[in-house]
Amino acid sequence: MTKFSDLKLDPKVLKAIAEAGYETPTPIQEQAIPHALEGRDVLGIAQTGTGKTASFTLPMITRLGRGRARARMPRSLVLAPTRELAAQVAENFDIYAKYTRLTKALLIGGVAFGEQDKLIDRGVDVLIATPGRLLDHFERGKLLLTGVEVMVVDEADRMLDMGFIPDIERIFKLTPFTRQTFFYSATMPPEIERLTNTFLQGPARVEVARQATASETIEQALVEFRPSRRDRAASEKRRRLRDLIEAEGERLTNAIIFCNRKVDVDILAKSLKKYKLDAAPIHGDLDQSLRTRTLDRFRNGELKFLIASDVAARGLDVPAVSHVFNFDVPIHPEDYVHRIGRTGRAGRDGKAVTIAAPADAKFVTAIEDLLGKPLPRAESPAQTADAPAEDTPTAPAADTAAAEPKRRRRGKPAEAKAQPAPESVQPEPVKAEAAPVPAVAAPEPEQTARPRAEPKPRAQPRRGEDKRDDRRGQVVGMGDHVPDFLLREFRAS
DNA sequence: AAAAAAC
Repeated sequence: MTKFSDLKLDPKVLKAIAEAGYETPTPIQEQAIPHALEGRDVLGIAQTGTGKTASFTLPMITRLGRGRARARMPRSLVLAPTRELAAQVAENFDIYAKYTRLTKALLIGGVAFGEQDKLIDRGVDVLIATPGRLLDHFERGKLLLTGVEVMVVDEADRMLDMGFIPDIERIFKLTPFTRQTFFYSATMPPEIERLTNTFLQGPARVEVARQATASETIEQALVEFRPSRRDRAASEKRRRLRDLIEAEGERLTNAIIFCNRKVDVDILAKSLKKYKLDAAPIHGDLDQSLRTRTLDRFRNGELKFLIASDVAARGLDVPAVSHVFNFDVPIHPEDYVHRIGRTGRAGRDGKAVTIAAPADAKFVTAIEDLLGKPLPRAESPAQTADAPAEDTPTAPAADTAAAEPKRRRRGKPAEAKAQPAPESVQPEPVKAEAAPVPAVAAPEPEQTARPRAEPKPRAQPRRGEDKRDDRRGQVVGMGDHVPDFLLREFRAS
């Protein structure tokens, strides 16, 4: 079995790897690093959690080891789709570049320019950025990309989803064609294929075996939710969630609760707080410093419930999450896999509970098609219908507000505080903990022709055409293990 | 049925 020490990495990098406690590279690291060290372009088809980040960070540091940065001319560039992912790459870089003298700057939005400018002026070896902020710096004339020797595009298909491809293309054109390029995508839709054909030169194609199902260590359950009345749906659903949380008891140490919409993230977070649950929201409309602080608190165990949009669905390294709840069924089945992949990591047990209303049926079907097996239905605790006592007609306006957030002005999620107090009064006898009913259908053979969920001819290739689980069963090398440095606070520096 | 990202 290959060890890191067998790879021709810089001894300083090897030392940092050893110190971090790693010995064995993951498959993508093992395959990509030798090509990378030979100077070849690398096209990596891999998901987060496969050890992807180190597969480019380690050779990049090795390659940059000699030589030094000049003012405003970074020697390498890493592009990531979200601020949090960029920050994570920066953390990775710090740990593996520990014994080198390489410098870096994290260029993400939502943060003041001053500090970023200072670093660029001084000269950095590695720039880690989200596309928008990088171009912003460039347009302000603060940055020259003609010195870029290594460029990395991470999560390209997600960039596509987010409309970043024109930016990426532009950035490519600003860098010298002699650069070495590392390009990662979980899937290869045509637009991404075109990009790689244009900007990569004879790349080594490195593909990590895709995983069909969600990690075996994740217990999944589907809770069917049927509101007693349409105008009560929202508050009843929140109540159902609280019941489910309660039913988990001690087993639940912390959880990420996903909603499909930002407004609903805010509303749910407020509601849970009102019920004395330790909850805080995270989504893209919140101030970046708050996002960072909230995530840090959650990672440090100071926050029990993270209420999140899909900004937190992918790539985020959060150690030891015992539970994931889908307050809303994700519209795209691959998001389901990403969301529940936040739990059951590094071989730990995890549970993922999804609340599905009747109208969610088609999304549930799509998820089951993608997984290739049905989601176990959970026996729900305290039936909402049995408890007509809640929502007294005294507070009709309040609940309607919460139920129809879309009609409201956004940004001011104040509706939530209008949430009915009555709910809190009666702690329903929550009995019968969720007992997952075994799936009816026989488990399908994993790798046989999988019925693809998506209606094939899509106007635009979007999302993962073949998004699979990003958590594999067994973990090798830097796979899923979350090193300590990820627990530290990060900031743009 | 959404989210994300630049000011």
